[in-house]
Amino acid sequence: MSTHAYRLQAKTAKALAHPTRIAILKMLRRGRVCVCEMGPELGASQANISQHLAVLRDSNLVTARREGVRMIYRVTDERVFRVLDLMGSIAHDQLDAARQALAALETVAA
Amino acid sequence: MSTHAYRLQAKTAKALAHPTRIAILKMLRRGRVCVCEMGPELGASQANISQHLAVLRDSNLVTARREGVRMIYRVTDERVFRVLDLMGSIAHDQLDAARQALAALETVAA
DNA sequence: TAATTATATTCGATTATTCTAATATAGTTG
DNA sequence: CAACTATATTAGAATAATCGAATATAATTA
Repeated sequence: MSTHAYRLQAKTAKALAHPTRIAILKMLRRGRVCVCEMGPELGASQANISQHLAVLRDSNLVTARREGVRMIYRVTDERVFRVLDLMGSIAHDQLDAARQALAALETVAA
Repeated sequence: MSTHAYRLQAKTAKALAHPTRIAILKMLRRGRVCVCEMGPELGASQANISQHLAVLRDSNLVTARREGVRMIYRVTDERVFRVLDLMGSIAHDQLDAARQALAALETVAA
């Protein structure tokens, strides 16, 4: 209905619209994760990871808590994982369909 | 897992990351929809709607079929609606929580 | 085939994202 | 408090997304 609701939904989608942020969320499936664990696994610079975390925070998809020197992140709402799973299977099936279409064409061409 | 899979997921998310495209998808819940119906409802220019439809096509979220002069669009995979619903309720609950937090603060301040 | 209708594409300006490098902050330890 | 560790923020350049205006294409009708 309201344009306003769409803007909010779009903001959520935008927060999910980067491979690094998806990788971060995937790490957060395990539960609470320290930023210090992310660097090695994500293969991005410290600053860059921090920036992506800021985007996720700004969209309220994650929250941070300080523990001593460390920052611990977790997702705000576990349903974000369902969103990711759905997007993953949609994308997967798209690839599958494309591959089959290609194979069919190749068979005809041969 | 693979960076590649994340890119594909991110592309899907990016396609959802605009209020007009969300509004288009919402129209497509009804089933097949002609572009000619979209203009009035979306309040965007013809060219702009066409551009947004191109983004949705490019991400394989919708497919188009010509019927005479008209173009009829439909979603490729109905699961996209579940993604939208989830994002909608996540966003909704975020608002709700924020409102309650504000109300609590105002009570204390009064 | 010319005119008309419906939609798509291209161009260029504007704005938003993303990244790297440098710097700042906050807690901890000697 | 000085040095250190972990993280965040800022600045600026590069890239990408968005939009309006103009133009192109494809089907239809006169």
